[in-house]
Amino acid sequence: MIKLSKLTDYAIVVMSEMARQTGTVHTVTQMAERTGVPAPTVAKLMKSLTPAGLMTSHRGAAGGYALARPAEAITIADIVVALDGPIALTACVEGAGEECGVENLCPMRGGWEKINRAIRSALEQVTLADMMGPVWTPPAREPAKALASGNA
Amino acid sequence: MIKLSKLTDYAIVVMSEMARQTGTVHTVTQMAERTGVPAPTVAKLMKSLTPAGLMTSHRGAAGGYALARPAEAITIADIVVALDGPIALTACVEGAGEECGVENLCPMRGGWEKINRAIRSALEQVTLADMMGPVWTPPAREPAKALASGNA
DNA sequence: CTAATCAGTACCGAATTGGTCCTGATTGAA
DNA sequence: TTCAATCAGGACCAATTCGGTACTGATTAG
Repeated sequence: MIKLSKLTDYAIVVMSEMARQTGTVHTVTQMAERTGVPAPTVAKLMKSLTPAGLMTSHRGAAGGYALARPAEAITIADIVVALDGPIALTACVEGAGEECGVENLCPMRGGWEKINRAIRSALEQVTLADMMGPVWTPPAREPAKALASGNA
Repeated sequence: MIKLSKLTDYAIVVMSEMARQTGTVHTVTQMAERTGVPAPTVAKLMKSLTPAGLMTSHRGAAGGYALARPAEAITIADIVVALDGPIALTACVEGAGEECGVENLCPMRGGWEKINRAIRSALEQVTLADMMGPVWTPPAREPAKALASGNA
């Protein structure tokens, strides 16, 4: 299976949980408790998502994180780019030109571009809001994995 | 970057090279020489692609492998499924139900299904023929990587 | 001034992946 | 019939990547 990294999966879970909760500022500890994702891992995610413009942060005693935009305005593509880098199945992609010195000559470029464009388009059409659903309680064991994949 | 495994990348390279060559039967050694992919690795690929119906094989002194269908009739989706398993970004996918016991309740299912379908569709619309191009000579160093990604 | 929380960086163990090796089976040619 | 060439199956290993953690510094409200 071609797959997203677990960390990206976690980010979507955490961010959709933030979108669902009332209140706007959430600490790493709160997010960890609600989603079952380990706190150090949530902290790590926030350190990538914040500079990418998807989260805003506030230091200090009343500090925490908030979604930078409403859930409807954050696409899965945004999240994937922030954590996994450019959306593509191979290094043959715009913006990754430094890895490909003969892009004009590569016989496969056309095929891969078609695929990469379709994937990007699909990820851009789904937002965090689409990933939210009824309130859901994470299982007690292997929670992060279970939650990320929707497992029982 | 969400990416295909290197082995899947190699398989596409090797198979498109086979499609380009005259003659229909190619040994592992020949394919390794033409593409720069190590022979044991090519052999490994063939052991997955053949049972999947993408290659036919013939043992014995005049043995080797051949594409099971013309290049136009082999999609990138076929190859990815044979090597990487079902096409999906997460375990939330039809056919992987054993990993998800609450698929009817999973709040994210709808979003992921849309994405997974789009990726499958994109991969099904590109064939091995689309990945072939002018005759191209692989570089001498790090050949498999260079070739697979079209790097100089 | 203190406690709570984010920010940056480095490190480590586990898992996965790429790659190899060995042996057995098959087949055509000598 | 024998032999060389090649595929088939399975196991194993090293390297790399990823998930996860830990520590220290900076910031902020009370």
